[in-house]
Parts: sequence; C-alpha cells; structure tokens
Amino acid sequence: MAGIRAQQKEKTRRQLIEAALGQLSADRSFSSLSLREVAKEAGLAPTSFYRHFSDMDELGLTLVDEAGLTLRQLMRQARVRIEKGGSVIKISVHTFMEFIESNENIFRLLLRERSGIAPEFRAAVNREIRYFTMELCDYIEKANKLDRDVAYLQANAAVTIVFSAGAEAIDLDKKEREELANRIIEQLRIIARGAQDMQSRRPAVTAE
Amino acid sequence: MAGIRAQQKEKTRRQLIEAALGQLSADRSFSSLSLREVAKEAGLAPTSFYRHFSDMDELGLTLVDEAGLTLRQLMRQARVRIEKGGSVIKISVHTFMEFIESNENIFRLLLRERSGIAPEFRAAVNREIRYFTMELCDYIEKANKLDRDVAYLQANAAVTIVFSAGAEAIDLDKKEREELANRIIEQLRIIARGAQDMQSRRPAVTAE
DNA sequence: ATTTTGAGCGTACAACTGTTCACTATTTTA
DNA sequence: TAAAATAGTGAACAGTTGTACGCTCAAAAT
Repeated sequence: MAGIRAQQKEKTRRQLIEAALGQLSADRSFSSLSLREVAKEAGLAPTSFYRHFSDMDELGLTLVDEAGLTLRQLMRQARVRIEKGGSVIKISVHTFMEFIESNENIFRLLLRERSGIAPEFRAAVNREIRYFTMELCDYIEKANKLDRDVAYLQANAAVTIVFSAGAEAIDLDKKEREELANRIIEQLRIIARGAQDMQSRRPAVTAE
Repeated sequence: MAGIRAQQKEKTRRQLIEAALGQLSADRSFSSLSLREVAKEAGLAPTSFYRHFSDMDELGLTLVDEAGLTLRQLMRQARVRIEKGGSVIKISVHTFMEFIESNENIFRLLLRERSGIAPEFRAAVNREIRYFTMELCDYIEKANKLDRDVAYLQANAAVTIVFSAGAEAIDLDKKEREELANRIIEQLRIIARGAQDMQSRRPAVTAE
C-alpha cells in the first residue's frame, strides 16, 4: 500500500503551490493571479485545480502557512548563530536579510498580504508575525532582564522595523541592501537602549 | 467667459476621483477596481472615462497626490497643536489617529499601495512618506539638538512605526485604537530616549 | 474478478474586462 | 452667424475570468 495515488496527488498539489509562488514577482500580487493562470503554469487544466483547492483563497492561505514555516526556519537559524556568540542585533538582521534574498517570493507574499485585501489573509499573516514577536519578546525579557511589558514594546517595535525594511529590501540591489541593513542595525540599537533606559527609571518592584 | 465647459469637466473629473475613493473599502484594493465600475459609480458611460484619464493608473496616481495633500494638512495641524504646548509625541500620535479616522479610504490607499504592485505607485507613495520623514527629521534635529544622522534614524524609525500602526488602526474599533495609540506613544518615547542616549555617548565634535 | 472511487480533461457558458468607433449635442472660437 | 472643438453616448469587439457538467481511465476496495 504505497498509496501511489495519494502520492501523485500530493505531487501535483505541490506543483500548484510552486506555480503560484513562481508567479509572485515584483509586479504581481497574489490577488492578481487567476486560477486559470496558476493551473496552466502547473501544467493542469483549469478545472483540475478544484481537485486540490476549492478556491484561490484556499491556495493563498496554504502559501501563508508555507511562509510561516520559512519564518520559523529563520528564527531557528538565527538562534543557532547567536549561540555561537557575536552581536545579537547584527546577527539577527543579517540572517533576516539572507532569508529575504533566498526566499524573495514567499516574503513578498507575506509582506504584501499583511496589508492586503482579504481579512483572512491578514489574520493569517498577522498570526505568524505575532508568533515571531512573542519569541523575540521572551528572548529580550530574559537576556536583558526587562519587565515583560517593556520587552514587548521593544520586540514589537523591532519586528515592525525589520519587516518594514524587508519590504523595502526586496527591490534593492546588493549594495543598497547593505546600507539598509546597517541603518536597521543602528535603529534597533537605539530601541534597545531606549528600552533599557525606560526600565532603569522605573520604580523597582519589591516583595512586600 | 465663465468657462462653463471646463467647469463641468472639472466637476465630473472630481466625480471620478470620489467614485474611486469611495470604492476603496476594507476589502477592496485600488488594483481590484475596474474602469467600468468606477465610471458607473460616477454616473458615466465607460467610454467617457477616457476624456479625463488615459488609464486607471493615471487615476491612481492622482489619488496618491490627493493623499499627499492630506498628509501635509496633517503635518500642518500637528504643528499648530504642538505650538500650543503639551507632549509632542502624544499630540502627534493623536493627530495622526484622528486623520486616519476621518480619511479612512485615502489612508488605505496610501498604506496599501506602499507595498503594492505598480512601481510608479510605490515611488509616488514613498515620495510622500519621505517628505513627511524629512520634516520630522528637521524638527527633531533642532528641538532635541541631535546630530543630523541620529535625528534621521529616529525620524525614520518613528515614521515607520506610526504608519505601520496606521495600517493596523484602520480595522480596529475605537477602544482598540486607543490602546494602539498608547502603545505607539510608549514606543516613540523609547526611541526618543534611545536616540538621546546614543547622542550623549558620542565623541563631541569640536572645532579645530 | 468486479465494482467503486477520484484525478484530470474538454466543452461550454455567462459575466466581466479594456478599448475602438461613429455619433450627438452643446459650448467655444472665428 | 457659421465652423470647429469636445464631453458624453451606445453598440460592438475580442479577450479573460470562474465554474458546472459529463467523460475517461487507472488505482483502490470489495
């Protein structure tokens, strides 16, 4: 029972996903893709699309999930590198930029659909980004010994700036990307210092 | 010579602009509008559209210009309020939120097309936002006596965070918006403190 | 060995798209 | 007053879209 049939189905499903992902270029948003186009690119008749997804929306949500996986890969890799020592901020930004470079289209999707039309899409993207933020928040809370709410403010601001930079970076050449990365690093430092400062001016919480 | 003809033409041109703006709701992006729909909404035959714009793109760029004007109004109003005294950050954020509330659709356009498809659109939106950033940079440089590059880092980070919050705010109810505004205010404070801190640790630049 | 299932296909259709063209009616110009 | 310019129209076009339907044929279940 190899499931030769289910296997084949999974394969063409992947073809549809890859086809859609492949069409997402600089001047093509997901919502501008048509079911027929994607099916054609995948080498399928338009009607066969329905054997795998009931909708373009359903395909889209699948892509967002895919992007979520990529995001977690990114986090894992950053964590590994950080453990080996060096500036946390620098490493994080560079890892992020690398990922954008090698996963352009999936990041395009993520960054565009964040402010896109379909509410379900936005929700899905925001879920992924929130997860990302929370991980960072935990890390900051422990590593820098900040109160949770201050850590959250810092994490949220950092993620906003990094993702926003990601959206910019996608359309830049290598040199411009480096400049951008340096700017982001400095901004993250400013935020980190500000958070430390805000924490230190707080009344200490003491046991009664 | 009242120019009764040119007058009427300008009027229906406005109708087209308003029609397009009116269609930009939560679940409708500019690129999803069709020429025919817009013409219909404006009470025109599809073909009459061409008497005013050669393209939907041309209409779109006109809308972005419109949004730019709104943005400058916003800046002007914030400046007036700031002169009357009070927390600069608080006033700025609240003014921004007010504007979003009373110009929902035009902000939707601005925030969406920033990461949209058409390169010309993105360029136009980024031009407006850059202008906004530079104004803020000047202000910070003078008011807080920061070096220009530090002031720029702060201004850029602040604008990124505020606009990103704007995109979020559009879909929130009143109470949630207030919470968001408070979070933004705290984050801007963190950034301001961080910038001050970074400045104060710099080697002073002295005349030779 | 026979029946059932289901992935993929081709045809067809109605809805919509942007754009062309020749036309009307009114204002503007000469 | 006659001629030219032009905002707005309606019909028609070729193209694209999503989707319903019935079919095939190989795999799976009986």
